[in-house]
Amino acid sequence: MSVESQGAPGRTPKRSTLLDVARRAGLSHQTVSRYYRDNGEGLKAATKTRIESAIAELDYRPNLIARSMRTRRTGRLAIVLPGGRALHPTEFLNAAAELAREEGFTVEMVGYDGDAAERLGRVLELADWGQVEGVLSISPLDGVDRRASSVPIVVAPEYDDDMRALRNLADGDTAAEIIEHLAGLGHRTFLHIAGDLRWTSARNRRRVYQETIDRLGLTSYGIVDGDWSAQSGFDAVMGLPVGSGVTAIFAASDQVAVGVVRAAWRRGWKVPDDLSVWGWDDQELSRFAVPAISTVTVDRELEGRFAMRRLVAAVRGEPEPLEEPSRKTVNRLVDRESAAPGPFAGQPLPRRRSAR
Amino acid sequence: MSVESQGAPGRTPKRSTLLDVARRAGLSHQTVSRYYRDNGEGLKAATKTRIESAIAELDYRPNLIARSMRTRRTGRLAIVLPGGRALHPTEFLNAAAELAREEGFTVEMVGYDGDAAERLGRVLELADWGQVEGVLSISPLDGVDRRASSVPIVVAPEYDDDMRALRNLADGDTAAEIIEHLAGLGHRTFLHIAGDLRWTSARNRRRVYQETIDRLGLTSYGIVDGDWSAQSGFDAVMGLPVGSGVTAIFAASDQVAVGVVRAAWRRGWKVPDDLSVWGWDDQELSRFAVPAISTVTVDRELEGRFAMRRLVAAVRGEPEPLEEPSRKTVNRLVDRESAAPGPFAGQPLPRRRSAR
DNA sequence: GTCAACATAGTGAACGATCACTATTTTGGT
DNA sequence: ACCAAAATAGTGATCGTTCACTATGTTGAC
Repeated sequence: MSVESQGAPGRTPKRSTLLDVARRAGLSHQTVSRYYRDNGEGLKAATKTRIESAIAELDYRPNLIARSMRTRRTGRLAIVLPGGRALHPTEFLNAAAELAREEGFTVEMVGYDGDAAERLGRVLELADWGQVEGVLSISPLDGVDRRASSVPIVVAPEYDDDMRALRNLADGDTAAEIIEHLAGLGHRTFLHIAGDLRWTSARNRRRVYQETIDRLGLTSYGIVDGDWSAQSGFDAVMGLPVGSGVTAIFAASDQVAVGVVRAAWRRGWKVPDDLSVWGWDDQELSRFAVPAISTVTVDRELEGRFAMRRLVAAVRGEPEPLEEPSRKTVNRLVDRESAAPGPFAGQPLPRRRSAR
Repeated sequence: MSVESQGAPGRTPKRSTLLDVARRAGLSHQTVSRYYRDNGEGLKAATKTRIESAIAELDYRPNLIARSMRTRRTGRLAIVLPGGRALHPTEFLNAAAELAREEGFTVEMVGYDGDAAERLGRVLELADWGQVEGVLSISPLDGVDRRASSVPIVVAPEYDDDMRALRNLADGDTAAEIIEHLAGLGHRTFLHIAGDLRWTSARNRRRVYQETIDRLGLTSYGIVDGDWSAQSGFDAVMGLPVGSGVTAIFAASDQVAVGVVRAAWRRGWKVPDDLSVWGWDDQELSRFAVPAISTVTVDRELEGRFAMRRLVAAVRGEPEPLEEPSRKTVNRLVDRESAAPGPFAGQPLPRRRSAR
């Protein structure tokens, strides 16, 4: 680690101000202000040039704090980091921060500590103090009345339950595809190990899992509620009674899937020969695991950009942006080594349940 | 995802100001200002009470922007996110942000895009505009003259080469311990797969690897420069000629180690029977890999707090803080399943080279 | 040449806090 | 009671912008 402490004691570079620029250019401060506001529009070319050279000579940079004070806009958004066992989405963060910057905002980081309530308190405080114009939360803000906030709050990359029709189905489609694919491979009895159910995505995958099982007339041995961790996958499989009949497991994440694979190995079950496992996230590690985990690719950069885009739109009072590329192109099944034909390979699916 | 756009059009809650509070309490604005400055010290108890109830009645919160403008202090620090293949240290970020908050700072997030130069430009810009009082970079800022910055810049969790005597040795100690341990197990011919050498830690582990090999009179088949990725570990091992004699590999990270294990499997070598592998980071996934990766535990929260503590100290002009707990307690070898006795098990080490 | 309409530039007052002073009240020793 | 010193409180200026006006200069149609 290294420190470069500049700013020798007493160093006071005396930054020049708008007024200095105006004086130097022989104009009024307001004219210079206009130069920044309209980017030079509405100024005579000569005036503009004078201003520009004055700026250059004085190495002037506007004082953004003063501007904020007058305009009552801070241009700052807050982003609430996830805690706990969730993914560590640096790509997501980078992409979100980058979009914010492109749109002229800066991003403030709010750390996680304590439970959701405490964390949210911190966020609302920030908002109430007028420090930020909007909040993007990467962890669920469960049980929170976001309406109490004075600024827009976006929770990402998850979707609200009530927005299901809009976007959730896409995510759901992928979950359904996994089950369909495994069923097509000849599996009939499944287990789902869910993620932390405070996350909408965990609830969603869980729900679609059950729906798909029902729709195709398959058997679910059960659903184990986990927390996205490898440990939770490991525990779930270690707790499986012999003779459960489960031949395929849909894990909520790659992390969980790796735990599953290890537990299977401990119990003497071969993956994928005795047990097929499907994950979600396409982490690099799971690609190099033995066996490599079959999973779902996810474009975290896209998600990050999109989440931030929505926040920016909300802050500006613009209508909600449409999803960028279709979700379909983002979530893609990738079949590697942890899934193989099951005991009913080649046989047709059981008759689908008729809708009543 | 969900949006709650509050702030119905035209809503102007009219936040109350310090002056409002003063009027309501029947005092001067300066007295109220003092209340905040000294936290009530130096005020008569009655005065303090009057102020407090006025604040409560008006739901007053100081305008931090106005305060910043007057004091010329922003209370903001920037943190530059890592890009590329480095670890995704959410714990690090959270801990750093939390410490900053405890110390009264807010943290601004600067996304990564483009190369180091571009990224650094962005940081210096922030600093020059007087927006932030210090910068913490999680990725290396190679080739950068930090002295050109007008604010302190800390690069973490790495150490500068010239600070080696202070802290690097601890990290180095751990790397040496790994080699010593493997040698004690009966290994004599090693391979090191380094991390991205722009990171000081990668350079450091690489150097200590070589030094330890020399010191103990062992044989290094070579060093492969990687980029922290599993792919780099995989490629290194796939490229190893038969009969290289390598029986133990020191991988710069768990990520790399997993790639190594997979490549070994592909080549028909058993880990740890034919090849011992040691990683670094103690990621959850590598604990559940088969075989579980022997590795080094790292306390990322501690690192995050410490890095931020150093920045805060630098910003305040205080002396450099001492390392919190000793590094020794932080980096600890944890032996799992990927290392086993080698071909010379039980035999004494070759005679150490004498120093000339 | 006149005058309205438009294009440019200028003036002074905010924004909401803190700073550097000055003014007033309390305190306590005699 | 008195008065200096200490403890409290108040006054006015100021930080660097932008806002809402007002003022001046430039056109072009008649």
